[in-house]
Amino acid sequence: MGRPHTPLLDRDRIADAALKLTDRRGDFTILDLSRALKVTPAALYHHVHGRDGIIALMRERMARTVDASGFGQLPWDQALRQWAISYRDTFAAHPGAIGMLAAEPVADPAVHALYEQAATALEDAGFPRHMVLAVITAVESFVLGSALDLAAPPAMVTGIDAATTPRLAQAAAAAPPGRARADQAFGLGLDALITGLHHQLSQTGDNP
Amino acid sequence: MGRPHTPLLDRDRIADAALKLTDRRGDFTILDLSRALKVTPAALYHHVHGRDGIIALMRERMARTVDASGFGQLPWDQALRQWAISYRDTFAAHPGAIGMLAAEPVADPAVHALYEQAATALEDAGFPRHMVLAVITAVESFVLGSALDLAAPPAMVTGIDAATTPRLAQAAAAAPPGRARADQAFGLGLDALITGLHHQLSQTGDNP
DNA sequence: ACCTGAACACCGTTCAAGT
DNA sequence: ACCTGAACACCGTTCAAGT
Repeated sequence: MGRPHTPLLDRDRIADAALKLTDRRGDFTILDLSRALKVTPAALYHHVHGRDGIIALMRERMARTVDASGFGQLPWDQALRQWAISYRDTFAAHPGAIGMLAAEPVADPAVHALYEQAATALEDAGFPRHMVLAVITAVESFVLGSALDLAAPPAMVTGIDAATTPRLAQAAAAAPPGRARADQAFGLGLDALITGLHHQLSQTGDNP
Repeated sequence: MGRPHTPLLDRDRIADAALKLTDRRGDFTILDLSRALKVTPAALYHHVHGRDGIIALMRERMARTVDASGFGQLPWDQALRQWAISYRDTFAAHPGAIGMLAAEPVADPAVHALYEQAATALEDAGFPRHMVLAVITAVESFVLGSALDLAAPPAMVTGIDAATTPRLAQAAAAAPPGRARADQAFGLGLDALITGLHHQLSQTGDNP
């Protein structure tokens, strides 16, 4: 009882346990979390700003695993591609958590630093200044949407009735199975998006 | 007390009120909803499968406002574009509800019918059968991600420190303000995506 | 069939007390 | 500073009773 000689909790342990719980059930409860950490629910509130604070912590933790090292080192399109793939991979590693984490953006200094690098790379590549944010946003939107698709495939691919929707049924039969379906859609979309961005860049006319 | 002569509730009224509440607060409570409908919380359960059932109802209702009439009438790229824009507009009309609704797909016969038309149009346009689902999914993912961007703009655009991230600050200053920022990103991304899909179609070599 | 009133299990959060 | 035990307000859901 009372304060322990060595602290039982810290923010990292809390975020870890919450992520693990959410991976399994798609959600987490303060009570379950406290049980997993062998602690009273009230103990958590000495380290974290409530349940929302824990979710924010999970987001920050995941954001830090995204590889954005390509910006400034690789050509803009390769860097953008690498970032998008790593971004989605991060979500793919925690499918159960996607629904809870994807809906809101991360607020983290490290994320701002990443955007700085990305903005610099895109402007240096010749994208006009007023388009830079839009390019980054478009790619990020596609990544987030693809993460949702990974977590909860659309009605399109489940419960198809071959009698009423034969062409859809054929298309579904021809598509790769399981996880490969989402991977194919992401790869195809990312290719298209970057090809299209290339095209737009070549039309602005002020690239070096 | 007891059963009223004329029913006080129906599924449409419930979905409407829930959508209105969620628009305002980003969420809704069974108690608040029952108050808005001037009914006891328990009354709702005679019409709807709990809170999740109400959310599903909201999704179906919104899905029905999406205009997919272009498939089979317009060229595939124009139809796809019209669908994507209408899809996003539907979310844009209920910004507060996006976070709650976008995370999971709609399960509705009408949605299957739409996919049937889209799959038919894309295959007829020359897309190989195994790619059809991926094309639709890629566009849908982009729309869903763009809806999230509409509801909760990324850290990129809020709380930028010009001292530590000057290029990002410049890019943000050059971007359109408010809602126009999200619109620009969506438009740019949709253009790029469709340009890229055109490119991929021309490379498959079996288009008519 | 459709509503009310009362009850239930569960949830996140607060706070005094203890070391 | 960091944890426990107890308490609190709130939530979704169930169900017998009433017409």
